[in-house]
Amino acid sequence: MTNQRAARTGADRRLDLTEVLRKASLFEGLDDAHLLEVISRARRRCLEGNQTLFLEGDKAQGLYMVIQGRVKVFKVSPKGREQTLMIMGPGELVGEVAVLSGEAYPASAETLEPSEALYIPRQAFLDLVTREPEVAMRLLSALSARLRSFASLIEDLSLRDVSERLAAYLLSLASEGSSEQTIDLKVSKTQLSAAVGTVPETLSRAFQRLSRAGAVETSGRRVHIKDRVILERLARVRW
Amino acid sequence: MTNQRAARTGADRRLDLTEVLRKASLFEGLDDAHLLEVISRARRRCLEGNQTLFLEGDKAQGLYMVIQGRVKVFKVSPKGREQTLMIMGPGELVGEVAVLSGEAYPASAETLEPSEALYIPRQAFLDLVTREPEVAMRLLSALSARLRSFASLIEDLSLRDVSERLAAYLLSLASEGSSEQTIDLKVSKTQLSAAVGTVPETLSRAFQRLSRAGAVETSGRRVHIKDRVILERLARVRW
DNA sequence: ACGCGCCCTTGACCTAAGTCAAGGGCGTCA
DNA sequence: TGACGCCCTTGACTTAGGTCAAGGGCGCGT
Repeated sequence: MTNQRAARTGADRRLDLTEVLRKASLFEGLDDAHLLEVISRARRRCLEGNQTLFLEGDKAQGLYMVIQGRVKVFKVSPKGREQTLMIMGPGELVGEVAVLSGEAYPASAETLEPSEALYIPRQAFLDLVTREPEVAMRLLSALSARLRSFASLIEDLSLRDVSERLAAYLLSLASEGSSEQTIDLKVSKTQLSAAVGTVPETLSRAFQRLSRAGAVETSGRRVHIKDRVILERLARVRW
Repeated sequence: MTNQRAARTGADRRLDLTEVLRKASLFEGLDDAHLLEVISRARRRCLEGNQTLFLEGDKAQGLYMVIQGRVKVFKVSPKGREQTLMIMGPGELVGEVAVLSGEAYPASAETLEPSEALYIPRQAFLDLVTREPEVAMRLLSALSARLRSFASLIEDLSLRDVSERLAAYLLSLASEGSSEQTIDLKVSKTQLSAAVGTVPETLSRAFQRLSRAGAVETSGRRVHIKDRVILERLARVRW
């Protein structure tokens, strides 16, 4: 696997746009007329892997909705270390915070793999949100969910060690593709290390500890959960 | 200073409620009729210092708007360490994320000093937001601002050391009460340590470093900025 | 005025985790 | 098929910072 640099041909990812948008929770229930207006004012963009959408500090002219692929949003330290804030998939918005508060992007964004996104200019988005209370409400709940996940990342970074964070992260992946014993990380371990707030070396040792404890077995990007109870204990889940 | 436990008499903080609400950015521009309806469905609460508003995991029945005083929102580790997520003052909301997403509170909240708050039941708030697009928009920008500050806390915890965080924190306080050379922490250093994500001992040493570098001088809760340029360098501000 | 308690500070210690360096597996491309 | 490059892992080292323990200042209440 990989495709880190090589863009696939555009052919195999020409999804039906309206279809994707209709399923995006933000637009759920929105009538076709509005949907089409958004589309008409937006622009579809094909992106290769590792392509930058915007950099922290750029003035926000618009935002993106991911159509296909995955986009990470991250901060970089002066020394070059990265902390991933979130990884967004199809139907999710990137950069809307900057658009809503009318300031610069608070973080950088780049694709993790060849992707496709809808670029929505600032004003088109603001018009939509202003005119459609239903969209505004959905946006409110999307932002709430994100605040929730940021809060738990803050908690993790401040109060839990790396193994605990990793265990918790694996459990959250496991509950998405629920009742699966084997989960697919979907990103390189280097990326994963940035997401749990550490470096590859430390992540590697954290995996060792989980393995030795009998909680998981790893092979490449696949992680097999051998004993969920142990894993939960290592994550210090509080019931 | 202090009043950690002792509640002052209610007398000196009977502010005019509508006055405070009208100034709260959330309600700015809202007509009196709506304002009064909110007030009629809400309940004013007097709170002593160190009083719990709600605990992480509690089911969210409503939210609070701070009228007077300060409220901290925080997470606690199993071992008892605390990480403060934010400190809210007059006009700001606490607990609205839980109300909007309809789940439990993602963190705990308690007063830092004797305070007063308006308790707004879940449904009253949802009605208001649904019916008043203007309120919804203001809420969106409030949540955006909060996401921004959470993002920068994540960055701090992951990528910067304690002295850098402290220096940055002091600078942000200094810019609020702008062009002041001397700033008032307004909280105990123990509270401050929880806000910058560390423990009192480490905070104390961080202050030492800033002092020895000639950036600040401290005396109790007052911090005098001796050399802003040095302080900015220690905070690794990127221009 | 005195003493208690809380907060803050300091010192000594220890552990988690970041850094540096090297080696191995594996896929890709020539 | 062979070699280069990237990712991952492992080992040795270093350091930031959390923990434990003790002492001092200061406000508060008696």
